[in-house]
Amino acid sequence: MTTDSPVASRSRDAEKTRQALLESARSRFAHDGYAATTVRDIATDAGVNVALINRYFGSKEGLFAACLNRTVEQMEPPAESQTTFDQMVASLVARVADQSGGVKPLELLLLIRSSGDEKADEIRRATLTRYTESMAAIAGWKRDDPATEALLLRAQIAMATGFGIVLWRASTELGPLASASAADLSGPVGDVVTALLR
Amino acid sequence: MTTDSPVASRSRDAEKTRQALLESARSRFAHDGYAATTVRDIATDAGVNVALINRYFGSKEGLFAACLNRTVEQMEPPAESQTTFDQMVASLVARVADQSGGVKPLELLLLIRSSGDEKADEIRRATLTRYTESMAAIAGWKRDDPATEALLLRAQIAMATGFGIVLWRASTELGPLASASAADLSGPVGDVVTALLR
DNA sequence: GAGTCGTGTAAACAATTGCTGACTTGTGAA
DNA sequence: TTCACAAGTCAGCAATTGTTTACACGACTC
Repeated sequence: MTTDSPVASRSRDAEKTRQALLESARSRFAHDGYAATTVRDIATDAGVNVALINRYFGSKEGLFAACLNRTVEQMEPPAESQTTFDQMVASLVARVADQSGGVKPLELLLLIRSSGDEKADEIRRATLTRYTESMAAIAGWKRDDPATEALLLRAQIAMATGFGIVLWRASTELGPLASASAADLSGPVGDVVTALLR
Repeated sequence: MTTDSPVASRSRDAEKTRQALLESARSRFAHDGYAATTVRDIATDAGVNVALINRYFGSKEGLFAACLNRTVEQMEPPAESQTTFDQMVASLVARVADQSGGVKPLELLLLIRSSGDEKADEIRRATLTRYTESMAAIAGWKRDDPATEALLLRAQIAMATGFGIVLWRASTELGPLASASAADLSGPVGDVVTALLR
């Protein structure tokens, strides 16, 4: 039907179904949590058979790990040396308010809600550490410098604010926060990060 | 054995096992989430038989609702007319940092993480609305007054920060936030709430 | 002490879970 | 066209889930 791509839409395309599964899984895992999500739900969303999850990802945990990896890769923190404070604030707002291009805000929840799998938890911890240390560094934090120690705590609280907002928007429809646009959020969130780190 | 109370510790005390179940359930639900918690886990924690959950609470959902109710009752917001701004900030910090006496911080997560049950979700929404409106009112918010509209959004963000911090502390051991004391938190959180609402 | 009712236990139920094996079907090369 | 292998389907498994039923215990009244 569609003759757009050199490798046009085939009815059987392993890579395409792999991506479809990843997409459905990330959405389900982020929104409902790991335990509440069933592999049959994911397969149905993706429009494919359940057995393919085990074929392509080994297990439900393997699929979750793949989801987490994709999110982690897109969470590259702003480079400490060439990022201004205002850019960092804008970047955080963008991630929370669905204007970041890559990661959807919901996926951030993969980083903060435990799945029970220890290996995945380690990946999450490393990502959170890397990101918050970058934020703190932009604000002046130096590793092992007691004088700037408090900045790391404050960067983590800024991050926690982001998670809290995303969680609020994902699990309640309570306005105005649930329906706030990026423009609505940018002022208040900017105030928070500024109060914490400047 | 113990002869402390007029109604001393009986080996069979319905009210006591009810409370034990409630305690175990609140802890499990808050920490692991609704779906990841099994009734057998709860019963084992409480040291009683699984069947008693259904006898005393009807179902797993009924037990969850009972947990939620106990938390909701203890979430009475600060009275708008006789609470200063600083008292409100201190109250929020206390809830997050386990110095509130009543509700343990973890239990706050019952208010923000959906259980899938629509009736429980409605209770959660009502509680969140009541609490954030009280906070906003202390800061000057008036219902249906467009000039103060933004304060409600900002109160919700302040609340979200609290949830984010609790979630961070519950699902990672990442310091310094995970191991911060109430004294450590009070400064930064105070800054956040002030930046949002003053 | 006998009877009774509230409390607790044990075993099993049906449904759902993640997962597996044997199978069909489509696709592209020979 | 034929054929081989990847891609997808199907039915069923073992384990776990929430729940129920039938039974045993223990304390209290008479």
